Amino acid sequence: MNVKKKSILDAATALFSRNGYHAVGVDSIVAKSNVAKMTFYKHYPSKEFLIESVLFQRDQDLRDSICAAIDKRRTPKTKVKAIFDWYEEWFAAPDFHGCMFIKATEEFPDIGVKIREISQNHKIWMEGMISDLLKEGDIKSHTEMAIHILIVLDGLTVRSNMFKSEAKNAVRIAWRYVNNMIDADH
Amino acid sequence: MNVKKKSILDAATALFSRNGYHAVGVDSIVAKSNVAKMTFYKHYPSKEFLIESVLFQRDQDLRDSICAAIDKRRTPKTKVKAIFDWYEEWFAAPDFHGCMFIKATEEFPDIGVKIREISQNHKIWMEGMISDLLKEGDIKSHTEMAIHILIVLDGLTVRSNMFKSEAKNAVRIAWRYVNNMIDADH
DNA sequence: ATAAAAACATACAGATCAGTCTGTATGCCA
DNA sequence: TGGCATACAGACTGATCTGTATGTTTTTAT
Repeated sequence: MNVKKKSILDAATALFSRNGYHAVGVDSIVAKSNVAKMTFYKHYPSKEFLIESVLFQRDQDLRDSICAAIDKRRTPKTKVKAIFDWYEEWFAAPDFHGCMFIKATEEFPDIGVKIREISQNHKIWMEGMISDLLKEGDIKSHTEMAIHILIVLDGLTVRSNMFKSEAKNAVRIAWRYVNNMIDADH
Repeated sequence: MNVKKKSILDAATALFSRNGYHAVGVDSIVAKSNVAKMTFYKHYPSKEFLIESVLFQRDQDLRDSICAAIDKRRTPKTKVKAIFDWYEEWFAAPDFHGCMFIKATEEFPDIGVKIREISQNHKIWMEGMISDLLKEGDIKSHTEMAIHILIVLDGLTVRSNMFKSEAKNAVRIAWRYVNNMIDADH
């Protein structure tokens, strides 16, 4: 990708992630990315298109990062545990301000909007990926359990954004119950 | 409360709940509540103060509503189940667009802001209320389990906002696992 | 009935919003 | 060296933002 275009995308990702989508103006993105305004509008014809691009890229990055974390473990259950570890590390990052897809869904209520669709697709991918892991671990109701685990992960994300200092403890508690749940299904 | 003031509060609650806080302007609140702009600023000296008032009132209303639902049941576990039922009914409402406190936390990242504080207090109350119910039901680790249940409830809320048509199914799945978790602790 | 209080409509200030336009400078390639 | 694409800075448009000012009408209480 063009170096200027990438610079805009990175600046927008950081600003949107922290402040939300409506609260961030194009001018501040232009300023942060050290780019002329016309250059911005050449690469991204509208703010909405930029938001879609940011979410699309974020989805790609998260898939890569989570898959890399999973691939380091061998058994299905330790792979699921790796996801919780990944989230714990994410929560501890200084630039953590919640999930960009949840934020997008909260800020754009109109159904059928592409911004929501991209967000939904990310969650659907997460759900399928977890379901596959559970299936590999011989969990009978892997589909439903994957839904529940994703609910727990999103609940953890919201809570860690609200009570940042307690994120580590919350992940520990949640994983203990999820671990018991997995064991009880065998 | 003054009838005009209440009208403003109700209109603001509906608009903020659906569209978020930054996306809603004072003019649209004034229009929806059929009030003059000066009347608005007499009762609420700033938009930020209005948001705080909306969240404070919402907290009060939710506590009353959830407590009323709990009081209809007798045993501790059916009381916890009543909370899940309450959420399921909430998700099915046509004006459901997610949790106003989660939305506020996503849109106002600066720590120490009163808007965040009110949101945190609501979640702390929920946690304590659930913990008390579990303690009454002789759950040993009632404090930690309450945290986990609140995580599940917030995860359900986020998911139901994203996939509205699947809310009922998600609540059913989540309650089944929570029910097992409670039984396993005895 | 009359005076005080509240709410009215509307215009305005100053800032910021998304997006456009102009004209200039820089780098690359032939 | 000449031609061209890209990016530059910054002014500008029209709309919208929060909040204020002004003068009139309606409600309320004595």
